[in-house]
Amino acid sequence: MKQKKNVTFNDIAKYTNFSKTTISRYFNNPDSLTLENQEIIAKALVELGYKENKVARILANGKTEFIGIIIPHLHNHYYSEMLNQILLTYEKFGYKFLVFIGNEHEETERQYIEELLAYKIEGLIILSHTIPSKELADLNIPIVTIEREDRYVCSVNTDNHMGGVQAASLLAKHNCDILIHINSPTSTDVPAYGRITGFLEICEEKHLNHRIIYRELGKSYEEMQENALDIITELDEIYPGQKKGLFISNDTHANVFLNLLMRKHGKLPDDYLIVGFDDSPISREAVIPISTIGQQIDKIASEAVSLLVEQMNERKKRKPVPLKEPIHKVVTPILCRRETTEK
Amino acid sequence: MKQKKNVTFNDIAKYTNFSKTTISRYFNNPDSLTLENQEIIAKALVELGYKENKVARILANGKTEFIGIIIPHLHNHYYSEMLNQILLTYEKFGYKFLVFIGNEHEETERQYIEELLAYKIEGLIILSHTIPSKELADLNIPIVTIEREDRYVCSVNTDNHMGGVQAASLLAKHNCDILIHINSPTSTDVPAYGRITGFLEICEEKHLNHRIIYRELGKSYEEMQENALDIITELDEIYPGQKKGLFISNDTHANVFLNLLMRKHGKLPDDYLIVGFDDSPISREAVIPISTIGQQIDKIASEAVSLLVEQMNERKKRKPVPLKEPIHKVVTPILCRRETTEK
DNA sequence: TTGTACGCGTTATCAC
DNA sequence: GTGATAACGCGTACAA
Repeated sequence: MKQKKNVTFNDIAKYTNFSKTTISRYFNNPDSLTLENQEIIAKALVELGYKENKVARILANGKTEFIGIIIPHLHNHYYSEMLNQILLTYEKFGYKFLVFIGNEHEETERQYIEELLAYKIEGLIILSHTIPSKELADLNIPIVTIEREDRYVCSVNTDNHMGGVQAASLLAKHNCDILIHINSPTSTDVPAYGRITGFLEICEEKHLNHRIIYRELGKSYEEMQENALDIITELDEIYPGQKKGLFISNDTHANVFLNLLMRKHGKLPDDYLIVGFDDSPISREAVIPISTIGQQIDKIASEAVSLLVEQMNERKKRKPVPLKEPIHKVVTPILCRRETTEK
Repeated sequence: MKQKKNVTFNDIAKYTNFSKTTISRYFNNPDSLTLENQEIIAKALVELGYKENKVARILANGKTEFIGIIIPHLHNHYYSEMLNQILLTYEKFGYKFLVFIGNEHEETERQYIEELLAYKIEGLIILSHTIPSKELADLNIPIVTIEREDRYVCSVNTDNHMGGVQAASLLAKHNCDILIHINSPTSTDVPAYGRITGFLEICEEKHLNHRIIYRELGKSYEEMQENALDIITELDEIYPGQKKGLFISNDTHANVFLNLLMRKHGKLPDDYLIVGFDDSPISREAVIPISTIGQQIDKIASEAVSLLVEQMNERKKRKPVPLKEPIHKVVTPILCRRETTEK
C-alpha cells in the first residue's frame, strides 16, 4: 500500500539522538527547544524526507480540523458561490471541508451526517432543508445553518424581510400602479418567508395596491417559461396600461419574465418594472440588466464559519459553556438598481 | 473536548465478553461470526450507543478513502457543476472529498497539496492550471486532471477538436459567408486549444472564408461588453451585409455578443449566427437560446473518478503495476442547435 | 530543556 | 470461529 515506509518521529528521533517527544515538540512548541536543536531537527527532516501525518495526530489529540458541509446541490449560483466562499475561509481558520451533495434527500443526508461524524468532524454547516433543526441540535456538535429553518440551531441568514422592504420601496418610488410579488408557496419557518412579510409591510404601510402570486414556476427552463407566460398574459389582461411593479423571488425567474417581455415587445415595455433577488450573474448578464436585491454571500459564508469556529473553540476549553440559546445572525441585503427599474 | 467518552471496541468487547478482534470482525467480515453472535454484538452496539471512528481505522489500515480536489474557483457553471458531479460519485465509490479553492495561485496550491498529503489522501483531482503536470506526476500518488495541461498525468478532457469541428460544420451548413472564431489567446498544450484546430480543420477542408480573433475579453462583465462591442463594430464595418458565423469560446461571452446585437437591432440580425461552448445555463436562459457545443460534465466527472479509482485500487494490490504511460480519456461534446443558428 | 511511558481506537498477524 | 498482541504515528502527563 505504501511503497516505501513513511518516515516517522521515531526515525527522526533515532537519527538525531533525540526522543520522539522532542521531535513532537519541535512541531507543536518549537520555542521550548534551543535554536541549535531546532536546526538539527530541521535538517534531519529534509534529509530523511519527512512528511507529516495528520491522521495520527488526530487520533492522538482528537482535533480533526474537519468541518462537514451538507449542501443540496451546486446547480445555481447561490449555492455554488456560497460553497466557494465557505471553502475560502480555509485561509483564515485552517479548517478543512468535507463536502456532501444532499439533493434534498432526507435519508441520504442522514447517512452523510453519520459518515461525517465517523470522521470526527468538529462542526457542521447545513444548507439543505430536509432535516429538522431539532434533530440537528440533538447531534450535539457545533452546527450552523444557512438560509433554512433554524429554530434550534445557530444560523446565518440574509435579512429577507429587509430585502422585501427594499424591493417594494423601490417599486413604490417609481409610482407603480400595482406591486406584484411572484413567489413559490413558502413555508413561514424558512428565512425566505421574510421577503413576503417585508413586501407586505411596505405595501400596507403606504397603502399600495398590491398582490402576491404564489406559483411554483417549475424546475426546467421550459416549464418556467410556460408558467411565466401564463402569468404575464393574466397580468396584461387584468391590469392593461397600468404600471406593474414585479418583485420576483429570484433572478433566474426574473430573467424568464424579462425575456418573455423582450421577445414580445422587442424591448421592456414601459408598464413593467422588474426586481429580482440574489444579484446572481444572470441579473447582470440579462439583455437588460435586472434590478435585484443582492445577497452578500461572502459575508454570510464568513459569518457562518466564524460562528462555527467560536462554538468549536468553546468546546476545546476545559470547562465548555454550551450556548443557552442558538445564535441567529443576519446579513443585510444590498439593493442593486439596474435598468429594469431605472429606464 | 469530548463530553462523554466514546464507546470503543474495548467497551463492546467487555460488555459482550468477546475480544476486540471479534468486534472488529463483526464490521469487516461478519460472515466469520455465527449468526447468534452477530446479533449479540448488534444488540450491544445500540445499547451502548456505539459510533464508529474512521480516524482510528485509517491509522490502522492506511485507507483514508479521501480524494483531494484542487479547483480554481466555483464562479462559473463549468467548475461548479463539475465539482457537483464529482461529489456525487460518493454514492458509487464511497470516496470522500477534501476540496480546496486554488484561485490559480501556484504557491498556495502547492501548500494545499501538502496539506492533502498530510491527510493521506489516496488520490488527487486537479482542475487548476498552475502546477505543471511533471511536478504533479512526481507527487507519486494517483492523479487525474481535467481540462488542463496533462502530458505526464492521467486526464479526462472534452474532445475539444471535435467541438471545433461541430461548431464550424454547423455554421458552414448555414452557408455563412465568413466563419469567425473568437477566443482568448490559448496555449497549445491545454486541451481547449483543440477548439481552434477543429475549427480550422473544417474551414480549410471546405475552403471556407474564415478568421480567428484572439482577444482577451476581460474579467468583469462591463469589460466584456466593451470589448465585444469593439469587435462587433469592426465586423459590421469589414463584412457589411455578409452572413457572419460566430463561434465564440464560451456561452457567457456568446451571450454578451447576443445581447449587444439584440439591444442594437431589437432582434438578432439575419446576418449573424452564433455558436457558443459549454451548454451552460446562460445559453438556455439567454433572450434567444444560444446554439452551443455542450460539454458532458457528468460524464467527464464520472470518468475522472473512475480513472482515479482504478489507480488507487491498483496501489492496494500486493504487487502494484504502475502505469507505463498516463491514460488520457476524451469525452465527446454534444452539439445543441438552438435559435441563434436555426432561426 | 529533554525523556519515559502510555493512550488514542482500530486493524493485522498469528495462534488456538 | 475466536482471541492475544503488536502495530499504526503522534500527543501528553509526569518525571528528571
